[in-house]
Amino acid sequence: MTQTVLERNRPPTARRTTLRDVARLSGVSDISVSRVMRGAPSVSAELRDRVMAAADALGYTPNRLAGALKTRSSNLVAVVVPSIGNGVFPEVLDGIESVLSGAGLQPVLGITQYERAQEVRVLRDMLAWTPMGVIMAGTDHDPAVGAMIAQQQIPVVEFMDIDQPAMQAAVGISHRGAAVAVADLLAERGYRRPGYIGAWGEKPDRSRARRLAFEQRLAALGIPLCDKEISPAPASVEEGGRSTERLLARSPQIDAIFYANDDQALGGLFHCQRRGLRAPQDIGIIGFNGIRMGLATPIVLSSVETPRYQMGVEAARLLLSAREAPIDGKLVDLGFRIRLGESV
Amino acid sequence: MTQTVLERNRPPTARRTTLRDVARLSGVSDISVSRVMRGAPSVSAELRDRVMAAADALGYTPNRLAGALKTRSSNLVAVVVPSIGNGVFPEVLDGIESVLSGAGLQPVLGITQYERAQEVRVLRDMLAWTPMGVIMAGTDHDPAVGAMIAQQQIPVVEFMDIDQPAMQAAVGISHRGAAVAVADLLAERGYRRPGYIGAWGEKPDRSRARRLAFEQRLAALGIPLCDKEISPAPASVEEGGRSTERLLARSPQIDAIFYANDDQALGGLFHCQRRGLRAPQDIGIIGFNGIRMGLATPIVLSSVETPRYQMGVEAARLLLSAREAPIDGKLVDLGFRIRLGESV
DNA sequence: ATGACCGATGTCAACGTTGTCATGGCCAGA
DNA sequence: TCTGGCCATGACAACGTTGACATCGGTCAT
Repeated sequence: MTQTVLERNRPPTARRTTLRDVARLSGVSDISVSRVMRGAPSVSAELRDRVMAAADALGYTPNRLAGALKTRSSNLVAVVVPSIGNGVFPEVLDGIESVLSGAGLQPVLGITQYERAQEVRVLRDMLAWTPMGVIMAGTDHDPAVGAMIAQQQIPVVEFMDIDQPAMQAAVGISHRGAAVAVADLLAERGYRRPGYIGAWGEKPDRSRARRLAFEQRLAALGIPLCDKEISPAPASVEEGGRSTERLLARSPQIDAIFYANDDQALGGLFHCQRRGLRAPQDIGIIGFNGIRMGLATPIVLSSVETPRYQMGVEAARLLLSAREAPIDGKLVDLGFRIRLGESV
Repeated sequence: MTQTVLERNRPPTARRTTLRDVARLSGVSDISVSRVMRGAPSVSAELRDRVMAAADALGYTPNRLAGALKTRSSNLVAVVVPSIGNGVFPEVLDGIESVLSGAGLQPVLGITQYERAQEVRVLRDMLAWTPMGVIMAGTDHDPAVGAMIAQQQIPVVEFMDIDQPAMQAAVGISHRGAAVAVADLLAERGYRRPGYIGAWGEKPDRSRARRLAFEQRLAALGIPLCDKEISPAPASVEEGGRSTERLLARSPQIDAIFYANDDQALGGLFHCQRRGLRAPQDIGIIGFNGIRMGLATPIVLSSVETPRYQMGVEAARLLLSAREAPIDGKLVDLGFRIRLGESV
């Protein structure tokens, strides 16, 4: 599909120094060099030193392409996320990376832009490198995704959401649970005309699931959702302000808003401040994710704190554990925490 | 006893379907399958269809390990950044990724935590995969970095800073130029007792260079820097607030602060608001990077807007262009823009 | 008609490494 | 002294793919 037609970067002129060069220089066999470089057992100290000296002299770097091809295993891990420019994923990635690099694994990055087709394409390209595993966001994928991964018989860990069934294992929180908690909180605080604001056209299925759970709980509590505003644009502070303006223009009676994320919520909070609407008295504002920025604002943003870094850490750990025992069916609920803040 | 200590991911039991399997099923030679899969020319439509059918039937995915080994070239690009959890790099990465994926290239991610030793380690691991090129942040590296890259004879693009000489090519802005512009602005606005706040222990050399240029320009303008506060911690809104508190406690006469980044600047702005200090009257606040959040705050944050996404895009493009012509000596100045905002 | 040429397809070896098995020396226990 | 076993090292082939070159019809300008 995304075949690169005859990519030739440069004429393969200069041959890189190989294991054989090191072997010749140090007067040992290829395999001995291989053993030394890998730190394999059964190598005498004398031979090791000799080989190391030669390797250093030549500036030798093993070619993992060849090694991985022969052993049929690599230290590559495919990491697939919807976006990276803003939002939660950089923090998750940070957690993933810290664990992987500690274990000598290399993350290869794929970005889907919340497009299922793109996800399939990206994953196909990555699987061609025979990664030892896959870590991907969300649990809602094209059927082809599962098929491709099954073909390779490698472990997959999905992160974000644990409400939906996972291919093998998942790490995250219950988005539905969080929505219920927020609905309860708003009701308890006396809000009776709640609204909702989302973004990205609700492409991440979990955000839709979360909103639906929110609506359902509100209905059950007898205070149905007044109105909602789902922007097709990516989530951002500015968009949050604009969405809030639109929502309140349409339904001025709204007395509280649950946002799909904190960027939008802060945009909403700032928008209200500019309009002279006081939170929490005139309007309650609660976001999702619990970004640190919200703790420092003059009015501390109420939000659902999600363990993003930790999610990355646990996802990577779970993947690593698959080397010892199968992970099928494992579900790690990291839990969320409602940050009461001052805006609700 | 006969167990090797070598960590093995999984017993290489199941052989993945290879090009040969496809060849057998479709009754053609290996090389023909190879040609079809790569979209190489000189293949009849009839043969192509037959092969594709077989490939689909078997769920065949080419093994790039083998391909790259044979051709001595890969579509991997090593991307090395200091951090990813917060700050500017996710946005740069986003730009890089968008261009690379459009060109069929795969980014492999390495994170250095602002540690030179870590940078060397990370890069070594990545080079073992024979990437077609390297994109890395900053121009200040361990000598080993240059040596390793020279060994492989692959292109490198450094991004962020164009004040320092690059290994081959660089994309970014002049941090010193930005510092001078800020000093001039503060002077022009009548601030006479400026302070400075930084983070990360000034590990990124460019931030130190920027501060030094700032101090130098101020001195030349006859309004020397009053005081500075460099936190060893990573930059964050909270840390920005704390640093501001410390700085002002120590030097209450300060009437303007230049921050090393917007997260800290926003923290400072919020801190001052809580303390009843009005910006820009009581204190001028100006950040660096121009994050969007600063545009939405009740008091629009003054800042130096840096083209982060664009920087990633241009860095990746420059790397791609190296396939056609050498990039040595190329320097792309993307320029900055002072956002006047309301806090200065 | 004819040789040059081109397109379609195939054969073979090699990319750089490592798994497997073989070899020879050495030592402990019988 | 002999034997079995372990250790250090080596020879060889194979991982899955593709570049180089060969082959075989057929086309075309002469």
